[in-house]
Amino acid sequence: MNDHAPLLPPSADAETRRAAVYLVMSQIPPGKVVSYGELAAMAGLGRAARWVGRLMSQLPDDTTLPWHRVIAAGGRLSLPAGTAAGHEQRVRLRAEGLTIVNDRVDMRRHGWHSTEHSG
DNA sequence: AATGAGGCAAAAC
DNA sequence: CGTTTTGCCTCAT
Repeated sequence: MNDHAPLLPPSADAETRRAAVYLVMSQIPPGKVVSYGELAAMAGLGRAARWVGRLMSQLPDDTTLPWHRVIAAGGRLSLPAGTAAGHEQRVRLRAEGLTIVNDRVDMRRHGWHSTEHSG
């Protein structure tokens, strides 16, 4: 149907958009994950999926945002386990009860937009 | 059906 | 304008 139009106008200050991303990110419930594209669209950034990823990279180490709940589309973990962030992401996600298999998680089960119609 | 790998395009700083 | 991005999608096995 209609695409998720940008909630924020392009005139919004960069800081405002950033806040939108942080806000949506903080809204991600535990045990669930969202893709960069979804997060970007939710924040009103449109298709700035990649930009969202970079934004996380800029996040401070003491950030309280659940950046580890943000993964690639389809529930794929883009962060390699060889990296500190990648390793921590897996550790945190597993701590939430997620089942990571082959760097992938069941988006239909842990995805924020879970199609969990059976419970 | 699921997994692995590569190529392509958009948005923002 | 040039650089950068933790991507998304499609194809092949």
